[in-house]
Amino acid sequence: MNKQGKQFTGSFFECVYEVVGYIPAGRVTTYGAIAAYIGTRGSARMVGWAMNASHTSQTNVPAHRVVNRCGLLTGKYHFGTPAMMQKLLENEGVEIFEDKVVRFTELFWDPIILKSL
DNA sequence: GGTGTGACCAGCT
DNA sequence: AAGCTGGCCACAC
Repeated sequence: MNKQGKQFTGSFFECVYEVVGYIPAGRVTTYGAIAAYIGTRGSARMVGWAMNASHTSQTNVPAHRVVNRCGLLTGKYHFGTPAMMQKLLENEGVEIFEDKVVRFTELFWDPIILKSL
């Protein structure tokens, strides 16, 4: 849900893109968190798929801030170069070790807080 | 218009 | 305890 209570049913991807866009620099989130925020907890796979679509989509989405539940950069191979995702995160101050987000629990940013606003 | 797929998650064996 | 399978729903062919 966004301002004006726009329905996401029209474009599920667009919803994901916007949520991902709200992720502060230096923070990361998970597919499940985004899916849960949207309301489709069990559809976490589609969130990742939306990321894949975002790659080809004209919309610029910081997909590098989205990692899996374990904090692993699962989709790094979809950035063209595996090091790209890590590089982007490190550029934002997110330390990566062994393709994993260091202090993931601390850097984890849950979009659910948007509902609290 | 049906089937397949997809960067996941959680539950069951 | 760890591995695997199922499920979930939207988009492309």
